[in-house]
Amino acid sequence: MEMDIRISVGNKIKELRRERNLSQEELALLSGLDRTYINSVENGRRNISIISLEKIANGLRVKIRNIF
Amino acid sequence: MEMDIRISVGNKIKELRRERNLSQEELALLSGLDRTYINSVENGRRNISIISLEKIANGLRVKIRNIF
DNA sequence: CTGTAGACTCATGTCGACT
DNA sequence: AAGTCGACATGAGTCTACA
Repeated sequence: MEMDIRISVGNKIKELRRERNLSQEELALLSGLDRTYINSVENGRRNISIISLEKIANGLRVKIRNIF
Repeated sequence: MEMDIRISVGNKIKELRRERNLSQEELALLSGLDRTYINSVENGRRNISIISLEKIANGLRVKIRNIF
């Protein structure tokens, strides 16, 4: 059975953010996105675009590949 | 200098599609997206979402990781 | 078969406010 | 610090049509 990609991506972002001891607000600042949006992405409620995903990957200092 | 991710993703999709000898229309059918949309993605004009990217990856029979 | 255009609907991403 | 809400502007994704 298939895992919703919004959920798996959100979980991965949350995991990487916590490993780096960042708050959602700090990650928002680092990635140039809104804090409430980061929250909804982490919780699998948003279908993020590749440009926003790249911003988050940059904020987390990982390559996009590592979010999938 | 940074390559626009819309362009690098579009180029990669086009490359994988051609390796599989698929037309844009065939890929559209396999992935459940509109042909004209596939065209604009391949040409770097659209900021595709992860759900649509997953559909294209499925149509190409690759993992999303391999499109980045 | 590919590329583009225009018109359309609905979701992304922003922001202020509250728990 | 994290989660959610409602309003908003912009853009994703569809569809018909034509070169």
